[in-house]
Amino acid sequence: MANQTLQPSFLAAALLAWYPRHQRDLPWRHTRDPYAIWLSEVILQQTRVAQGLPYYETFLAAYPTVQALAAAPEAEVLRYWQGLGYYSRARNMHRTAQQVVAENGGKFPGTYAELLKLRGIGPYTAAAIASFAFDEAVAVLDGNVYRVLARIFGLHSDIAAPSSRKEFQAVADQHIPASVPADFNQAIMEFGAIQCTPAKPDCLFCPLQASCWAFQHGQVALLPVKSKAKKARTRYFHYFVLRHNDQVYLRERREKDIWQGLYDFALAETDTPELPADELVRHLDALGAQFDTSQAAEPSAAYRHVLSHQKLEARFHDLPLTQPLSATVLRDLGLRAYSATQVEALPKPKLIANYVEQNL
DNA sequence: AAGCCGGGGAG
DNA sequence: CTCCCAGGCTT
Repeated sequence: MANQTLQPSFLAAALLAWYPRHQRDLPWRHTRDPYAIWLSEVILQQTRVAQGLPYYETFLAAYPTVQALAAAPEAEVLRYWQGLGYYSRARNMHRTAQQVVAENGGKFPGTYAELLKLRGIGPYTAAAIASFAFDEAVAVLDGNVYRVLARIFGLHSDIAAPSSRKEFQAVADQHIPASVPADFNQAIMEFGAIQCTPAKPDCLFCPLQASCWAFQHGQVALLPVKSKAKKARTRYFHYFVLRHNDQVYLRERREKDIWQGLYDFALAETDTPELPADELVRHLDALGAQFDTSQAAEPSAAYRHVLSHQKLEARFHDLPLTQPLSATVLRDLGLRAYSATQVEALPKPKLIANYVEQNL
């Protein structure tokens, strides 16, 4: 089934010839600083270049060195990450920066094996840093590489199955030239991103057309094989935007759930779209507070927010208080009062940031 | 091995 | 709508 005729040097030669003529000019391609490369690779995990680029610039300006990142408060790091998603990436980077500074004087590990031990650095990121910063000949394996290899060599293993990694890694490692591992890794990913795209790949002008198993067998659209993800469940959020004078109450999300370390409002969750009236009353009674009924409004229209694995439908109850909440209620609900300026500085999920921007 | 973790863009 | 994205951690 697999293409046995293609010599290792052929793939590398074709990609290395293609790369200089098609590569995009991206800032992390002008540095050998492992810290900057690390940042770019973590940002670009599951994130498109166009979306991640401004974050890279801003983050690097705020924290130019691993020491600067290590010294920053976590909430501030998360605020810079706000809107990028997968916030554990930022928390892990922050912790790893502190570890590298504390244990190694801020000097980054220089090998794939050592990099792999760090929190938040898996096989892909370790290979990327090791090859781009240290010229180690270890092949990167990301979504682009899976797709290119599956098509060129006719590999039909399910790329969503963890067991397929060995097979693809072996093929990639077989073709990466020891002389220019960084260029090969950059080239094959860029080739996947620009030429050998998921939909409508540019096979007509592809330098590997004659050697491509999928093209020769008319199966480009069928490869790579990838099993489908489970359908996302729907959750219904009912937010209580508790306000007193110019302050509003928020809390840090500490539970084992989405958005760890980010801030939102007091929250009730249901399995149905509407919050039953008696439940609303019960929640409000628990606050032991007086509300300004002259300003009390109906809950907002639904804000829909889609994550990769959950669909959220949120409604916001704007609740002006006549008195501050009691210390007991604040402690029980984990709430704190913030000014508008302070709210802006808190790291918030995109859903909350959108609401705040439009309503506060 | 399966589930969990964001958000945006393309078609 | 569906699918994809320069993945990694936890269970």
